[in-house]
Amino acid sequence: MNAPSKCDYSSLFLENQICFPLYACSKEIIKRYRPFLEELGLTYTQYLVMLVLWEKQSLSAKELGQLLYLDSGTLTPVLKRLEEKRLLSRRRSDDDERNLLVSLSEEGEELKRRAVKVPQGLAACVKLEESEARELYRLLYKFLGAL
Amino acid sequence: MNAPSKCDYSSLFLENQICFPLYACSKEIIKRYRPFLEELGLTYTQYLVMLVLWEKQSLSAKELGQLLYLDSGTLTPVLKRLEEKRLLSRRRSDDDERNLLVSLSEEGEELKRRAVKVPQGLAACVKLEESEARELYRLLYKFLGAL
DNA sequence: CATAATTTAATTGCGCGCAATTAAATTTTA
DNA sequence: TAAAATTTAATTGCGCGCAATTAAATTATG
Repeated sequence: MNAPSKCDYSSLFLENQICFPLYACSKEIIKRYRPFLEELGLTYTQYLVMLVLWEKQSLSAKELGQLLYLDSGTLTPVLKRLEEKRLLSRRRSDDDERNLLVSLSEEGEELKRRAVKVPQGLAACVKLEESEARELYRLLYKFLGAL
Repeated sequence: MNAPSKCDYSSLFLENQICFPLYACSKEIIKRYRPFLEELGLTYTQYLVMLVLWEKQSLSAKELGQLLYLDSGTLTPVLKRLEEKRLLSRRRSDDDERNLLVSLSEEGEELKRRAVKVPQGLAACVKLEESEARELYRLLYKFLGAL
């Protein structure tokens, strides 16, 4: 008869934590973006902000934060840096002075043309079948919705 | 006849970047860990280091970095903080003074018992079917290997 | 064997990422 | 409408995360 071990610690194996491959994948793929983003003079987070602005031209800091899962503690300095680079403008809303309105600038719009090379370059790095990439994508968004 | 638009920017939609749900999921799940890890007095990264030590008891900083995808710039201060908390010890290898040997301490081993509550608590947060979680897990590790 | 190349951690500098707090504007409530 | 509650950004403080550099130990090479 086998005496049962005092306690089962298998749940503590690194390999059994779903969080870890998420964390590692996220960091590794961001690392792959870096060389392409450097050509644009952007960090990854700055790039995310620009992606939103290229789609929407203008929105409030609050909306931007909700879309990107970022709070003002992160966004405020990021937006200031992008404003220094002349890629966007920040001004208070007329209707409600609490709201900060973030708007794409001319130079920001121009950067969009150069930015199309970023997803192109990444596609070449990522060796995952189209069907699998799609499934991964679906599961990640489902997971995100479930959190 | 439709004149083609000057340029196709659809690859720049936030929703078309596989990186974004990875980045967002990773951050959101780490946020779910926080309350459980606070009870142990650990950050998420410190928890990852402890997970490895609970499995291996002792290994070099280099091996630890390879397992967790972290470089010395990140690890050195993390290991120093964990040593301050008495959860591990750091000493140079006798064979090769370049190597830093990181070893689980008594107190570190004791923390393991309390830590089993972390994955338990998380499991309750994560509403994803077992089969889907497994598939997500598989794809993430495949992705990680392909990078 | 001496020197060059490599390996390994530590250090430095900068940009997040986020909890907690603060401050200002607006909305709700009494 | 005056005071309380809420909403929104900004600020503060700390811990990563990583590129680049430095320093020390070891290994390879001439």
